[in-house]
Amino acid sequence: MDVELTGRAEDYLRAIYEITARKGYARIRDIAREVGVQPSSAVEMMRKLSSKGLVNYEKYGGVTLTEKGAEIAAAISSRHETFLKFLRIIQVPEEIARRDAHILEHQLDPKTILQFSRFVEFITNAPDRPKFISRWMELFKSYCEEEDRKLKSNNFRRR
Amino acid sequence: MDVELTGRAEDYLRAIYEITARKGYARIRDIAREVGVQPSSAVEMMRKLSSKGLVNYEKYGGVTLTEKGAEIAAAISSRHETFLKFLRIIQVPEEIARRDAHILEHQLDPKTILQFSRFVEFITNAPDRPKFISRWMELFKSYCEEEDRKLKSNNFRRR
DNA sequence: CATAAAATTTAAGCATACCTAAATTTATTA
DNA sequence: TAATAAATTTAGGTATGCTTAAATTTTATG
Repeated sequence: MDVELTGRAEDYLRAIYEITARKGYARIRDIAREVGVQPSSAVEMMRKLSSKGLVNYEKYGGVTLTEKGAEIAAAISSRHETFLKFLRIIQVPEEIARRDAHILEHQLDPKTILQFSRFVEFITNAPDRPKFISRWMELFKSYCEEEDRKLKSNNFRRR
Repeated sequence: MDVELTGRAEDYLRAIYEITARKGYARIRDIAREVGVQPSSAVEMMRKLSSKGLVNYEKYGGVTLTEKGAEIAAAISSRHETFLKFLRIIQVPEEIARRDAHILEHQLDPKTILQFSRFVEFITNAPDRPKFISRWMELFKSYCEEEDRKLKSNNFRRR
């Protein structure tokens, strides 16, 4: 019942998932743009995903996810969200966070992913001690700002 | 001056770095075992790394790092340590943490890596407020234990 | 010191995933 | 609707990195 997917296949699945959410179906061109490859590469991958029963693909027709494909893509997408939130919490600049969330979402052990999401959960919904946790965030943030100031003055001195 | 390295090449470099630290040089066999591939694959990679001036490699001879190779490997290794510490902090079981630290250490943006290491630094050396932070760790830990209990009783109910 | 065992290397091949260029199909518009 | 433009697909290649099996070299031992 479980499907083996390479990290790259997951990227394509999530891309299709997101495009589909916006406009109901995905064209080869959209997918290629979203994943950052040439259309011919997207076609190749569609054949693979189709043979695994994850997408509905017919030559020259729009691409949609099968039920199984959508299920998997949703899981990948939620993982992606977790990592994005996490990177924001540790103060990674938005643009970089968006890029790196992609990288984090592959290959990690389910237990590791679980712990990442607990961390996010703990920090954002701080079970009992909301004040305590938000105080923690404040402290961490100013610690980072302090470090950034040090970095900048070092750079200045070096020039 | 900068060298382009695939994630896999980094794995090999760090392996050589660690083996070398233990016994002064690395044999093809050691490297293959550490990286988890067949010896012939290690030979192939040694030729690549050698052509980039990162390792000293002669047929049938032990492998050592060049100065440049050692410099890069040290950076990779320290990144690895950061991620390992981080995974421990978020309560990932040791064995899994060791495996996943490998995965984390590649491809991430330097700024992201910096923020990971600041997080670790902040948690372990808590600049001003040692008590505050260690209290945070305690809270997070018991939050995870609580969640684990919930998981287990759910599993139990399902059987 | 010859030979057997162990280590290493070479050779041939496979899978993934990418690309460019050319061919084909579909869509648009004059 | 015929011609052109745009999108898609196919064909042929490339690079990485892995494998097994056979050949070679080095090391260890009777």
